[in-house]
Amino acid sequence: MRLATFNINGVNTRLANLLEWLDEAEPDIVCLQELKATTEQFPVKAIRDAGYDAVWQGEHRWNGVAILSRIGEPVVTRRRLPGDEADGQSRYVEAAVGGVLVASLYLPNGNPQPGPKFDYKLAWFDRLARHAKTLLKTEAPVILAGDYNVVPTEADIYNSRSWKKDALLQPESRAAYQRLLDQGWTDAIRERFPNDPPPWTFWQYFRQAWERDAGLRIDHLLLNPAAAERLRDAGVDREVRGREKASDHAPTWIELDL
DNA sequence: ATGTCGAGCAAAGCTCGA
Repeated sequence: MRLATFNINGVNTRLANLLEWLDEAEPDIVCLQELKATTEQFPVKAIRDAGYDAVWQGEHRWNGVAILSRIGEPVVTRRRLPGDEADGQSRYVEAAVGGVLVASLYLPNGNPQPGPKFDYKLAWFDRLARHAKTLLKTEAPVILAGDYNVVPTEADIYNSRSWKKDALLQPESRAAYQRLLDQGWTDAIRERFPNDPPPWTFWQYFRQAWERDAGLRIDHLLLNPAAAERLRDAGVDREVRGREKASDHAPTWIELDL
């Protein structure tokens, strides 16, 4: 089974890019983030025509997450992250499909920091950790996939000099991510590239970041032990980032032997 | 400190978020 996460940065704006990649990569399950579409605006017909069932949680203007599957309809288990009833942002959807439990998550960016947005990021991280703990020991494979908006270590960025004040690199953000790993989750890309520099997953639009390969690794797939023992391969479809009207992220994927 | 991109609002450029 191949499962990918892809911050599409506008599912309607980049629908052609998404369909092209689905056609050539043929992932079985896809977690999308930053739909930037309401629930009604989600292009369900085009995605069905491409051979995928989908569940999604939209929002006006920002955020929005989805799970696509070509191996059976995803059965939604959650449409929001527990822990804050007042949080109306669409950043989490979770479903059972093809014998695995998968979450598509879009962790808050947190800039500018310090400030209320950074506080929200850290609070969201806490909620995620609490929920993740309840999922870790699930007998079936569990995959928490998405845009975590965290550069885990100095090895996960081309050069951190101009990013020192960014929320993605703050010690608090990194510690929160590490706490998740310490529960027993496996970072699939890091597992696949233990010694070499890992592939980047995001290149900002500014300052010719793509042309300079000035990338960051912020899209992650975390595996519970049942999923980790079935991990066969992992990677990034980086060429997708170089295309016309591309998202600023590239699809990041794993292959599981189920 | 800067930079790019796209959408909403409302009628063109500003604002926001990333």
